[in-house]
Amino acid sequence: MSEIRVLIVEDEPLIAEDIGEYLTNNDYSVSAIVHNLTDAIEAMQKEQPDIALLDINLGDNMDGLLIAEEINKSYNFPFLYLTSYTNKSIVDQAKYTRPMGYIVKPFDEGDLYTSIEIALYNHSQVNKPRQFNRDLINDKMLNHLTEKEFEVLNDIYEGRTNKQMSGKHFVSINTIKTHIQKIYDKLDVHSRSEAIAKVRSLLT
Amino acid sequence: MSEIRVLIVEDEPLIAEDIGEYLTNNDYSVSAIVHNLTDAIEAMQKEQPDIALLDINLGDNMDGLLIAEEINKSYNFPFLYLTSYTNKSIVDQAKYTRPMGYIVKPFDEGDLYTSIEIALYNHSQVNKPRQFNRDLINDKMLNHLTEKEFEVLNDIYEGRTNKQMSGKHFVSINTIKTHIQKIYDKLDVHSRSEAIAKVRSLLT
DNA sequence: GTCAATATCATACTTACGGGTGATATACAG
DNA sequence: CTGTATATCACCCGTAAGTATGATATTGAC
Repeated sequence: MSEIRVLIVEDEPLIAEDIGEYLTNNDYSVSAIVHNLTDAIEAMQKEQPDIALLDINLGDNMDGLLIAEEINKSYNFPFLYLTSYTNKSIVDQAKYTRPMGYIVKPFDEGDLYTSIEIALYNHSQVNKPRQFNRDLINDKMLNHLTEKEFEVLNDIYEGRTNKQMSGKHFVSINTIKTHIQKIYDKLDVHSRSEAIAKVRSLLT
Repeated sequence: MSEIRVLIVEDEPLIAEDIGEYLTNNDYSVSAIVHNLTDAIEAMQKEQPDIALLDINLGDNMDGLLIAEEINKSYNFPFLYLTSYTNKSIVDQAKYTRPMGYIVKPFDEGDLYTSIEIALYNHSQVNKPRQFNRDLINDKMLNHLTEKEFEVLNDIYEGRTNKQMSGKHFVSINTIKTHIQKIYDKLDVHSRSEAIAKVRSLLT
């Protein structure tokens, strides 16, 4: 029961129903099935889905792209295009809306399942804040940071003062200063903000 | 002539050739066609491709996943899986390697084209360093930063000292201090490192 | 058992930063 | 023309941060 809520935007009711049925058979939950732009906007607002499947072509125009823009502007969930267009100009327009996938009709359940799973996982990873990982930083340096030094560096990164750190780690403020000195030595910097900039460059 | 260099890893030579032919017919360039793990590692090292197409199943084992791990560890280009597996456990394993797509066999040229284009574009966007944009920051604040204030904030973010800024902007160090005071007011912080942390949170 | 690495703390000094207050000049909007 | 926003600068003060040097205790490797 993953209960992933999927919004289906597809102007062909039959296809939409088909997709919906497949989804519910596979532990997904259908947030809504809508057939046009305005209903899609409303559905997103009312109940934010975890992912959307967008037909690019709704009626006569390519409203799917507009829905995508709206998602990018105001929401933060991934979406996939479902369409039969594969020509260069449409794909080009579509890719600039940054879909997590583009499923070409006709597609089968396997296509749908894999695309949804990967889209959800990648989205969760991309939106995960870049973590402040010790190994990641140490790998790029000659003189490795010790565990304590790393903690202090992290506190600096978070904007804490020496006094705050001293309280947090139950050690003297002098000890904090000593740690900071060694950190500066190893990073070859001379101030907090320089250290932070350095860390940022190492994490890139 | 986009000259995107594609690495093809596929143990069926006929399919591999097929894919290669399609790619060259569509303005892609084939970096290499290899049929197993070791050749893939070598090919990546020798000539880093812009994107890779990986068959998960190479010979008897799922070496495609190992190649993906290698890409994630040592390289920085996107990859797509090409496979006929759609069962839950394989897809699950696969998604944790963070492919930019998963193309289920049999697939056609359209699937390939759209997936590659979207993978490349999304990859370029994800790896684009988050830029320090004034509007982006101002949009999230009540008291907007002026142009000068923004420049100073950026310098702080880059780790510069007041003296350095004073020299860079040809103004007195006192002026810099005044700007910093107003910045701190508007951001509701009391130190450089706090300001940087705040900016980071606003940019998220 | 000794050496190296780490973590802890201290003292003392210098400099950079943060905060308060006030002043002047310019530009632009109403 | 008058107020508001912006940019510029000055002076002063206190504190936080950075630098230097040295000391002690613990741990784990050789």
